[in-house]
Amino acid sequence: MMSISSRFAVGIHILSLIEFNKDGISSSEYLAESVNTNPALIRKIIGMLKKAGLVEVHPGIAGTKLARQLSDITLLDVYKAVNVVQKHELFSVHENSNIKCVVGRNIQDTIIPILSTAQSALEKVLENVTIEDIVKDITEKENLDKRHS
Amino acid sequence: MMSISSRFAVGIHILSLIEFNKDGISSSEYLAESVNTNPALIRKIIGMLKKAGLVEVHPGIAGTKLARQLSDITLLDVYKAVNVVQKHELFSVHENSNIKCVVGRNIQDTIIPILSTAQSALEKVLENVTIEDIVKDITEKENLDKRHS
DNA sequence: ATTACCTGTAACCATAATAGTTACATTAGT
DNA sequence: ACTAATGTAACTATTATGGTTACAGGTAAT
Repeated sequence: MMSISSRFAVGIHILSLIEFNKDGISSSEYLAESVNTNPALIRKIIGMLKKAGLVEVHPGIAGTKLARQLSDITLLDVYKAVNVVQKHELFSVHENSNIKCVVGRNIQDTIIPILSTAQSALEKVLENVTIEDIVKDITEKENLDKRHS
Repeated sequence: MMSISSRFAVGIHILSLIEFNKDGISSSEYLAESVNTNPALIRKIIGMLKKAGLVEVHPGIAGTKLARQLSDITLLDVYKAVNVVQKHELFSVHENSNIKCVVGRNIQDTIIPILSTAQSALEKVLENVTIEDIVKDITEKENLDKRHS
């Protein structure tokens, strides 16, 4: 029973936290404390986000900053950045099935487009949510909690 | 870079082949030859399909038969049957993030519903395709190929 | 320039899932 | 009884994940 790597969720966490901490310095240690993991692991993920052009970070200089507007970073951007799923290959399909059999020689061509459509449907949902939405939602939840305490 | 187990694709292959071979006996060895793998692996997957009520198969008796109408087996049924993804857990989310941090104490509640929506979008696509559709598509592709040869 | 600090990575580890395989107990039909 | 098929347990190799240590290399402050 597989699942998509938590690198994706952690990536969203990191980007959101950088925004909340925009007046401070978001070092890998600072971020790691919030995610509750190792700074080295955070740096690995930040490296991926950097490669995708989502953040700015420089060796020797403490802190990571967002490279784009909050509203211009979608969850799909993050999802692609952290390499959790390969394009059109969320579903793996057995290869080398027997071409002497009607099903064997046609099954791949038949199901791959369907599986691809399913994957696209998932990705479209992620494309319609930005880090700005996440930040706003966290803020709302936070205000709600305060009112109740 | 993970991907959903090919058990799903193989499950679809098996069910389709049982239909194409409905006048014959679909033993695990016969099915394995088309999938190009081991009969024991096929029996494992058939065991899952059986548990989900999609096929009928009995120890000691050769062959597996469909337990439902072709049009009454969706790809979502197969997907659920072969246990490739856990309900609401296609995406894994890091737990134990730091509750002393605004983001840490809200991130899960914020992103889990979104990820769940994305997963549902994927599953809805699978729900709208039946084994009958697959069988028809294979038949069409097959006829097309014959015309061209 | 030395120090202190941070990023970037290589290397390594434990764990878990996948796909495959062997072997065998169990069951049914002849 | 014999044959043949299913149902499973057990084991393997491979791979991804998440975590960790260690350290090279860059930057800034003193």
